[in-house]
Amino acid sequence: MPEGPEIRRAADRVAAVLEGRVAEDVFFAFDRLAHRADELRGRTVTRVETRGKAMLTWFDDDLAVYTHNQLYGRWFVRKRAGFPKTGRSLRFAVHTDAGAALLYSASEIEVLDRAGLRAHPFLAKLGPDPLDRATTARVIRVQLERFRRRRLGALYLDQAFLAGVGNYLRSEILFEAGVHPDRRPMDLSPDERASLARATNLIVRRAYQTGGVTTEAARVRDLEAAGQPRRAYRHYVFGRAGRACRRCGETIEKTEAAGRRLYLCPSCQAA
DNA sequence: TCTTTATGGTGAG
DNA sequence: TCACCCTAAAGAT
Repeated sequence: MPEGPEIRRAADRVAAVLEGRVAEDVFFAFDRLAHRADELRGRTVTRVETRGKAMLTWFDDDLAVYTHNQLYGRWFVRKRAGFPKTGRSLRFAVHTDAGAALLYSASEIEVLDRAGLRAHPFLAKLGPDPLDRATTARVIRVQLERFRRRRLGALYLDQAFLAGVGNYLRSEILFEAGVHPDRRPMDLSPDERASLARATNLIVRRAYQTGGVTTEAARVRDLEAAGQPRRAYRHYVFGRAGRACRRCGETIEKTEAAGRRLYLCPSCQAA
């Protein structure tokens, strides 16, 4: 289940078996892409790139396979021949002498050249990705200014604002910054906006490093060492309705914003 | 076996 | 905001 950090980690694993190697075999499950497999076979995979929740697997730097996992897509990476034991349906596969990258269940798969990439409606609208080094806190403050009238709860799901942030990161970022989802950038003080921008980078980058854990890193190490299950420390508020806030002890609430569930601490994130 | 939910996204109104 | 699409797994019956 993928937001930007999970996709980037999957891309790292895919890159380990594909990047810099010849695609000995390419497979697409969809008839409309069958002829493309022949076109890509024998090419070298030059790069595995992510843009928010989208992944681009580049062949000879001029053709890219665009994949979006939506809610269900899942990458399996194998160092040797063989397929994973799963009831899922294989949709896209690339084999090299280093192994195989296999994408299951995803339905959004396209082969694009550079012009097609520029014209792609989803990619074209993406805002900066907090996983990019270039996306500094200042860049995020500029985005907050650009979307100053939008409520934060809805804004943080909009990929035109920031690419790669999804539903669990939204709750975690707003909690980390101590802001209520009904507020708007224009309502925040300069300090609050700066804090929100920093929290955004912190939470997204931490989720990438930890594989989806958003709580404070030092605490995570302690809990892991103590043999705690991951769910016991994974998030501050997401999925924790009715439980105690890790910062103040108040009861975490579940609400809805932009049609999706959102969790918050009513004390740490005052309206 | 049916229904609901899900870390996602689109298009109509 | 809503209906809808995509697919898999969990929950209800």
